[in-house]
Amino acid sequence: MKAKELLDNYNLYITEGRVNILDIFLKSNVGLSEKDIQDRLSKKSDRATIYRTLKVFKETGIVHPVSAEGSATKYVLKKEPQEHLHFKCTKCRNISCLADIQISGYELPQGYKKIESNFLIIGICNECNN
Amino acid sequence: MKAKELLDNYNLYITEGRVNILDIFLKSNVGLSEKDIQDRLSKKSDRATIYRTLKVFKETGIVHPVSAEGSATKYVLKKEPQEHLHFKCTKCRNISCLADIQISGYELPQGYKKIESNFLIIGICNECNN
DNA sequence: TTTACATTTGCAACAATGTCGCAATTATAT
DNA sequence: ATATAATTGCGACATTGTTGCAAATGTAAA
Repeated sequence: MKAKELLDNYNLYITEGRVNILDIFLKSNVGLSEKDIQDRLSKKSDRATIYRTLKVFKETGIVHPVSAEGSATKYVLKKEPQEHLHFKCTKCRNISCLADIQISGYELPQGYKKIESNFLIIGICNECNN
Repeated sequence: MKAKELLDNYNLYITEGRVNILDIFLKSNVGLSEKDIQDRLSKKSDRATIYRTLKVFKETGIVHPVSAEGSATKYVLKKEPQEHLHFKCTKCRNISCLADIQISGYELPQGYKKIESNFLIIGICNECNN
């Protein structure tokens, strides 16, 4: 039910495709690209549709993009609005949210205005580290 | 002379193309993509060559990539090894280094190991802000 | 400075990703 | 149940990433 509610909250048409994709996000704890989603969809859908769904989700703020060097843009469900870290593992290549880690104490130079941020740490994640 | 010295220091073949590209980086204070470089090259060169040059520069550590949502990967000369911010302006679309701003005071969860980081702030830069 | 060898370049191709118009299909509000 | 608004699937094409290979160029050694 969660997915439908969410779509409704964001005033989006509730379609089978969107529900399925949102369900995948709700179950995943790593960032997903268009292809990642296609792979996890039991009922395949069109590339352009996934692309546009992701675009809509991004524009409404359901997810946010985490651009990662070396692969297609990944998206994660937007959690708290606070600034937090994303972690990309060089072994398993997953990108995840380190939502509990916050960044603080920096100030932009005169004249700069922040709209949003994207902090990415690249390294070995706890699961691959051993 | 700077460019040749640099290439030499990194033990790379000193070719006209590499010197020209490195010169462009040395003169630029914003991140550059393959296309950005092509545009600034007085003597055009092959896309694949620029691509591979960028790859070599990245591998040797002369530059580092700053992946930016919505455009091709941009590269900036690698400065100090310290962690610092990159700023992407939504108006002029330039990406630049805020080398004097450092990030500190965060700790990764147990088991995570950092290799490198990529901190990007998106907003309006000082030149577009008025 | 010429030769022999190592590397890089340009070209051609192709894969992956991003993007859009349009007609057919599906959701919503009435 | 219908009219209307929005989404989907398809086809196409643009951009970016990537590689093999032969020709051209850089380097080191003679």
